[in-house]
Amino acid sequence: MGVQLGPLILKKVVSLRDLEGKFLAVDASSVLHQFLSIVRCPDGTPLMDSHGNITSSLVGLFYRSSRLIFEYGIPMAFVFDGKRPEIKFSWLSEEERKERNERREKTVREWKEAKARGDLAKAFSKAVTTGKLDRQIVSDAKRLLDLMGVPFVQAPSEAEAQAAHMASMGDAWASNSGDYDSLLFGTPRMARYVSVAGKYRNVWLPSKPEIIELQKFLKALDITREQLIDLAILIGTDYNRGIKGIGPKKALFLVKKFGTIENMPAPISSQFSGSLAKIREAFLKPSVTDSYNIEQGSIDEEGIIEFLCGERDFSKDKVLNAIKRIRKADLRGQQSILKWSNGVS
DNA sequence: CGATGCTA
DNA sequence: TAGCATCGG
Repeated sequence: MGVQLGPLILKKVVSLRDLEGKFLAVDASSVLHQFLSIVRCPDGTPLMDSHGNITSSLVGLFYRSSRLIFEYGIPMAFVFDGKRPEIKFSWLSEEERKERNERREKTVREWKEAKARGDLAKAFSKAVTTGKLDRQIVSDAKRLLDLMGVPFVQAPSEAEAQAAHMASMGDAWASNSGDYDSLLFGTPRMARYVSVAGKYRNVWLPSKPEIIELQKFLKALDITREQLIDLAILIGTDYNRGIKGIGPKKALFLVKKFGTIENMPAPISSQFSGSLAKIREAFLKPSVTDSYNIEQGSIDEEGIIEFLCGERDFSKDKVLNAIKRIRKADLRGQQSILKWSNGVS
């Protein structure tokens, strides 16, 4: 989900080459979800091994992270979600939860129906929203990262909060997620669209990563981080229901005019009935840890082949090819990682 | 999404 | 070999 700050965002479009040596703390679920939705057969079926384990996310993770880390020299650590904060989606009514479940089941039915009558385009478009990250997908991803020597961090709670913390501590140059929530968690800098290629108007072009700097963004809007959080609360976040009829533009106007939600006219300020402190705290003081290791380890080539080809039915030719590319680029990658750890970036 | 194959 | 099509698991 995530907060809808799109129309207000101040971003800088860069190229992958500009990210060389810049350590990224990556929100793993954001990345895995993306692969799970898009890497599918034309009829919308996800890629699977012969035992029915979903491999869409593994395919994406393997080819993308190996290229970004070793060929583009962008060091990264993947951050995994821990315990869901109690407040997250706690504001949804039973009825709304039921509606959400029913809508999801309906989409699955529509996918199956479209598939059955051979309407591939419809089937694919329905399928993309049905993916769910289960235990198996997450543990497979962690296992692959381990084999690639790519560090991962287990967040105590929200991965985005942990990634933001790592960037605040200076251990990462930026956090990387698709959601703007990272800004609410106080990441000083975030990157979006860090991929090898992207589709624009049906054609594939080299990806255009976007960088958002929190301080510049706040300065452009002329508000504080606390006000940005109030602005988000008005629009709606994972931690609270937004106010009907208030979008990014109106929310910005209100925050600038009244400063805080408490100072806004009663029809607005009364909507939150004493829950404001908790919502704000969830963004301002999220549960994070300082014990993490973000050293790039060594690559277990045999292990990768045994896992991907032996257990998950990947083609050996393709995996060997990727490993060959990694080997060729490894020196450059190691230099970039060294460059980061020496503080040159 | 990213890799590879096919075509001109 | 660039540009488009389609596999992949």
